[in-house]
Order: sequence, then structure tokens, then C-alpha cells
Amino acid sequence: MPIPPRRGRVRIAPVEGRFSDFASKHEQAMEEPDRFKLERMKKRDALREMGVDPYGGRVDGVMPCAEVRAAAEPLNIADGERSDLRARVAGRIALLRVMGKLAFLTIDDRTGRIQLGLSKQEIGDQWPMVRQLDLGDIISVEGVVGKTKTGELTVWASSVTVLTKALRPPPEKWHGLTDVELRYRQRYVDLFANPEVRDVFRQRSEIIQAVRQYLLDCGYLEVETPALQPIYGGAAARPFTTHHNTLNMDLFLRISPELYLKRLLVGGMERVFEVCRNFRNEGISTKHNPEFTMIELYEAYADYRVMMERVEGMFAAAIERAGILAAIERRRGELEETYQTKGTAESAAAAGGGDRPAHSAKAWAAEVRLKEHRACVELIRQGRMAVVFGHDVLDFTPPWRRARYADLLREYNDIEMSDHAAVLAKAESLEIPTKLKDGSPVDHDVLVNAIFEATVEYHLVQPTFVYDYPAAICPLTRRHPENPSIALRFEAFVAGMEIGNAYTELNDPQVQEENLRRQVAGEGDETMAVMDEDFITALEYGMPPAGGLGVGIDRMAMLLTNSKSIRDVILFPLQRRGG
RNA sequence: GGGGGUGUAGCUCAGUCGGUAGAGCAACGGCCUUUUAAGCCGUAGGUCUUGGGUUCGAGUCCCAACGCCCUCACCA
Repeated sequence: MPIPPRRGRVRIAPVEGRFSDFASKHEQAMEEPDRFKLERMKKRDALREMGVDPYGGRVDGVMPCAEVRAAAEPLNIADGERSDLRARVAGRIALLRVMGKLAFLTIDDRTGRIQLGLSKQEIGDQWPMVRQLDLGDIISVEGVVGKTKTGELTVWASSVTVLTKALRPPPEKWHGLTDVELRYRQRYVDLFANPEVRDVFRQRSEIIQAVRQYLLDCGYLEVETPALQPIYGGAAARPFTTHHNTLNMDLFLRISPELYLKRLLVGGMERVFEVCRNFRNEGISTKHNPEFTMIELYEAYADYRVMMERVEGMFAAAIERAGILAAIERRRGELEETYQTKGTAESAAAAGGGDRPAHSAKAWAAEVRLKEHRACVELIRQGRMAVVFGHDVLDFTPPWRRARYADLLREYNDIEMSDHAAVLAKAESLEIPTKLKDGSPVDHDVLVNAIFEATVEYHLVQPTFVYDYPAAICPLTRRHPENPSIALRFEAFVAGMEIGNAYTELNDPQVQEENLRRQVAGEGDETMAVMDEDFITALEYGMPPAGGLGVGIDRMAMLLTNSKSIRDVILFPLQRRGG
């Protein structure tokens, strides 16, 4: 099939003035349009020839689809009837059924979908326009709200406006976009093709907003500290490096905001938090993205016990204000429906004579998920803050379980944290290296923590605060007043995943300096902290005793939206070039 | 970095033992005023990720590269 000649620049970029050169240059650089694009460009041009701008502008008074539904509800419109309710709606064409002189389209907006009815008789002169519409175009219509014979709520258009002609076809209308790589690389397609993806990101936004509001209600101040730092610290991680040209100065992207937020405590900002993007130059996994979001907070005159309450409060606020429980009840209802309908009528037709009850693949998938959804909804109805995560039901109702680090270590390994011989033997049995490259022995507390990570963490499915950590792995934490080998630190675990980390902060500048110097010198590893003299200076002016806490927002969003991978709660996860 | 999986039409997927590359959706032409993933008739659409190799013949077997997923390692 011969490729039609390129269209002239005036046709391609009819906008006058400043953008036409730009568009034309890019048009030349673009790959040869495929047959889908050519067809759609033809329709775009046909629209222009009939005097219709295929890229319309502002539309006032648009009613979201969900509001149209809500407004129609009390009118009790009978099937086949129309109401007096007039509405203007706008959205992307998700389904398109044209039959001769009547067309039904389903458009999709941020609140849902609604059917539009366009008839030649009613829209008259505009009818030829309908033939130039495709799936994926963005339009608005104005008309009256009614119901079809089959009871489908429909906006019967009296006028149609083309807002955006799409030059590329959307993915398959039934399956949507499922190729994981394409979903991440072209998230914009994923978002409009898969409405449930939009729901996840709406919930993520509401979760962050809920947490923010909770902290504001607790008297916190939201602050912003540098992401570009001359010295990195506050965590043990490898940083990204960059360079400032004018200052001729190497800089690091922050791995943690901790040392800056503590300076604010010194400055008298007694309750501060930051919604903070951190950057760590490390591995990528279902639980790690090189850039990720934390909420870190510091509260003067508090300690790590208070921080436990903050974690509980943040989750409770998020679950309530982001509508998490209602979403799970809805999901359960959908699954029940899929299971009922696809598991009976459809499968009976397709069964053909198997021995066991036949179910369609969808019904089978629904059945598998129903078990935990039913259990979860049962808990919700008892007033619990329960969510479904994979095959687990997680109960976030405060108070969460509080378990001492040493007790858990004993429970799952039958060893005492302080018993070096036992720890060494256990580490060897787990094939944890007990010697450094230079042959010197690995620090006792480091071994203990390796054992803990390997043997305890994955057991911690229900929300659990693990507290009182071995001190050597906690250089920024205050020691236990009666046992200096213990640090007043907890980590919060859910579904085997660390989701929060808190300390009773160390505010003795001398001890802090010693800890940091030991860390910098001791490990001799590039991942270890760089000495931050100014941070010590700040502590010397006096930092109030305080509790500090960091919560991983991406992981929190994973838990509350039942997402297995961190990439499903990050809009544009890092991908390799290419693809 | 190790191990496992995967890559076929715009999208979702089949492709048996190595023997001319298939379906549904989308598209194009036609019919159609109550559809619900609309339907019916017809048409077109492919560098089977890339590069080597084995073979008379490779989507299929072998080797390598690249992307993606899972997993381990790394990672307070």
C-alpha cells in the first residue's frame, strides 16, 4: 500500500505564528506516520474542512459524569423516557457504537463513564462530524438526561463539540493496556485506558493529604529542606552526585532530610514535618525505587513511644480520609458479582461437560480473591480498620502490636541478643558472612541485625512496632538509660516490609560526634555517612529532646491500595533507556 | 551482578513435531434509529525484539545482545 504524500506544513500546523515552525520541524523529525495515524489525520482534516476545530478550547459548565448520575437519581427517569435535566459533559470516547443514523458513545472522565446518545435527527448539521470521531477522541456534548429502553442513563445530545482529535488509537477496549513495560513507559496511556490505575493514584494523593492534615492537626509545621546537599547524611545509602556549574561545586541528592530537620528543632521549630523525595543510588526492586517519598517528622519533648502513636494516627487518618474501607467494600461487591455471573450462566454455556463445576477464568480469579475480601469486609463491619493486601488481611486498628527486638529474636531463633557465641553460630548456619574482606570480624550488632532481617522480618505480617534495637546500628539514636547497648528506636513492619523508622533522638552533641566519627572511620565503606560538622555545631547550641519518625509513603500507598509493586504507586518509575 | 521467565499485527493473545504467520478488538469499505465489549457482509494489516548459527527449510532449535517481569544478592 503506497504511503500517501506528506501533508503540507499549513495543514499540519495551522496555528499562526510562534508555534508553526516548531510543529513543522518536529513533524519532519517524527517517524513516518502509521496507517492508524494517517486515517485519523484524514479525519482531522475532514473536520477542518467542515469548519470544525479539531483542537477546541475552554469549555465552561462541564458536569462530571458522576454528578450527572447523582442528579438523575432522584428524578426516577423511566426506561425510554427523558427528563428536563440538561447537562454538559466532556471526556474521552471509550466506546463508540454507530448504527446508521444513531450513535451511542461512552465517554470517560475523572469521575467515571456515561453514555451519550447522538441521533442524526436531533443534531442535524452536526451529524457528518460523528463519522469523523474515533475511540480516544475528547469531546463534549450538551443535552438532556434520559434513559434508553434498556435503562441505561444517557445524555441525549443536542450539540457536540470536538475538543481533541486523537491521532493514535487507544489500547484494546476490553483488556486495556496490560503490557507492564508499556504501562510504565507510557503511563499516560495506562491512566486513561485503565480507570483502576487512576483510582490508585487518586488514593495515593488522598493518603498523603490525609497524613498532612493529621500532622497539621497535631500542631506540626510543614517545611522544605534542601534536596541538593553538599554533605549527605541521615541514612546509610549511596547518594547520587551532581555538580553546580557556577559554584563549581559537587553536590549530592539527599538520601534523607534528617540532619536538616533536626537543625530546625534547634531553631525552635518544635514540630516539623516534610513530605520529602529521597534519592538512593542502589538496587531497584518491587520495594525500592531510586527516588521515593517519605514523610519525616520531628517533635520536641516527645520520644519514640509518641512516634508510635503518630504512625498509628497517620494510618488511621489515611484509611478514613482516603476512603480505603469503602473502596474495599466496593471491590468485594464487584468480585461477588463477577463470581456469580461469570461462574454460572457463562460457564454453564462454555462448560461442555466437565466433571467439576466449570468457571470462566474471570470467575475463577474472582473466587480466589473473594476469600480475603469477604474476611476483610467482615472485620470492617465489626469496626476494624482492615485492608486486603495480596492474600492477607491487615488490621491497622490502633493500637498495633508492640514487640521488643530481643524478644522477637529469641522467639524465632531461640538465641539471646547478647550471647555472642550463639549469635555467631546462628549467623554461620544462615550463611551470613561473619568476617569483613580484610578478615576482621563483623560487629556483633551488625550480625544480630542480619539474623533479625533474615529470620524475623517476614513473619511480621500484621502491623508491628519492633522496638529497642542494638545500639551499634543506630548512630543517631539515644541509648536506653539502663542499658547502653540498646537504642531507643523502633521500626514499623507490615506485610514483612519496613514502613517506618523512629528514634528517641540523640541530642548530646558529644555522643553524636563520637558515633558519627566511629561510623565514618569504622566501616571504611562508601555507603557510610560523611561527617557533618555543622550538624554537630547545631546540637551544641542545644536541641530539645525529641522523637523523630520517617514513614515510607510509597510503601504506605502500596499497603492501602493492595499494590504488589512500588512501581504501581509511582506514576513514572525509573526505567532503562530504550524499549 | 547470579538464577528463572518473557518479547509474534496498533492492543489482547494463539501458533502442536522445524514445513507458506492466526484469532478477537482496533482500522478501512458497505448495511443499520435503542446499542451495552453492538451486530452482519467484505477488505487490508507482520523486519515474529535485534544479530549470528544449525538446517533443504527457523516464530519454533542453539549462541549472543537488548528491553521488561519475578527472585536472590545489595540496601538502617
